[in-house]
Amino acid sequence: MSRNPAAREPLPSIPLPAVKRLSLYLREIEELLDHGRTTVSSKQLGQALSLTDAQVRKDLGYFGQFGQPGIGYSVAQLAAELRRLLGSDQVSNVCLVGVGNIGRALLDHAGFRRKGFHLVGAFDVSESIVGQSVHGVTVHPMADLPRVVREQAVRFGVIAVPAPAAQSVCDALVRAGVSGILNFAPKRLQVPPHVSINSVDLAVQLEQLAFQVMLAQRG
Amino acid sequence: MSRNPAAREPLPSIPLPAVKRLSLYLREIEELLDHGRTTVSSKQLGQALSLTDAQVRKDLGYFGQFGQPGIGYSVAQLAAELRRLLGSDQVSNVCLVGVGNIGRALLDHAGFRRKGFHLVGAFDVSESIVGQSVHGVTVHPMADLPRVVREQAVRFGVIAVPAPAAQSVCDALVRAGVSGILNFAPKRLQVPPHVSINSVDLAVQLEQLAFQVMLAQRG
DNA sequence: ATTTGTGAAGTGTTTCACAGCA
DNA sequence: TGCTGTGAAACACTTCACAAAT
Repeated sequence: MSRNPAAREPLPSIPLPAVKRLSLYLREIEELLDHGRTTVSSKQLGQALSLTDAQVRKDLGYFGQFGQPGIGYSVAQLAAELRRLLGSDQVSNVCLVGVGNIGRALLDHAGFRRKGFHLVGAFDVSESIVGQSVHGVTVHPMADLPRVVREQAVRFGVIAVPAPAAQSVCDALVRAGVSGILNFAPKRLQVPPHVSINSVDLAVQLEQLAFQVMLAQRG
Repeated sequence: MSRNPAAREPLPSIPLPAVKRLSLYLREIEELLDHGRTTVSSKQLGQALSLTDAQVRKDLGYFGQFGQPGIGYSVAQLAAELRRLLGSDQVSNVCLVGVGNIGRALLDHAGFRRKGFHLVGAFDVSESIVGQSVHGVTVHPMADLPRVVREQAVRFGVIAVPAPAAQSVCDALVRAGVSGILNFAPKRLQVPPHVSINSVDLAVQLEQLAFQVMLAQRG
């Protein structure tokens, strides 16, 4: 039924920007859900996210037909569909490498748990911190990484170490068998094709903001 | 001279993705500079950033003609040009609102200072932390925001408060007169057109990574 | 009347391919 | 030869606009 080319989900290659917006739709939908809203139109969703209504319909259309003409989208149904698509309806185990300032903040970040990520272990090279429990998570020596990843079925690794150490930590996570890496070190990392990576450079974010301001004022 | 359409910089509207890559070019170039490299080709730069050589040349071409045929780009010259373009050759003052886990990490983040950002003040609603000095930065009550922004010529505000408080903090920063806002709260913020904004949702980053992994494994 | 879902059109970005220079 | 700078072509993404559904 319908003109889906295959039984399983997203064969017709979906624009990457659309994929990235999916999380933002879910974030907005969950807020509507908390506020007791039952339906929402593409126009309203678009306004909340600074997108056009057509964009919202196209994006959601890549993943299924969730709306009702004349009515809009059911908030509850859309929340469920997006959670299923994004996998946040099931818990994934995550480990952290680097228990410095950023690492510590991430260990206590409520948003991770809310989205189905469970931080099951932290790692650091500093002997003075190994063995401690930070925000309820035990800090292991780096040598334990393979064992913990195996025993706890860790799917994702978060890198929060200084730039010079980042690539070797990345390699260690890949060898240990994680499927994805979230990198906060200010360094481009090389990973094999079967591992996905997402990098966030905090200072670059500020720099890009400053440049946007400059363009807005001069340009 | 040359075919620049005007005396001042970037009139011919530059693709936003190109603008965002500029910081990444600078990060890479600075590493080459540290390693003593004197020249680099578009191909080499591209490989380091997972871009094509043509992309690198196009991007840099939007801002000037920095290369030499047959040779490549002078690392030192390109570093200087990029720093000038991005404004990291001059210091900008920044303030932080929200001294929780993430806020604390940002106050001690070396990357900001290195890129010419100077954190001159922090703000929080919690009376127990106001008046303290965290990583060398004084924590003020929210009421002092307008005065500090004015007296210290603060250009950028960083938001690291819980989502429900984010919009009102954002409004306060705009009223105080900042030009740009970097938002870490998991919430879409509305700003007037003369203010630029850049948002980073840490949990969304992990969620997007998880989705990429899923697409790579199924799709 | 309102709103979805979606081909077609329009816009934006990347890649190609090559002239020109070192 | 090796490499840049850049129009032209290719590709990707967004917006338009309207038939179909309620």
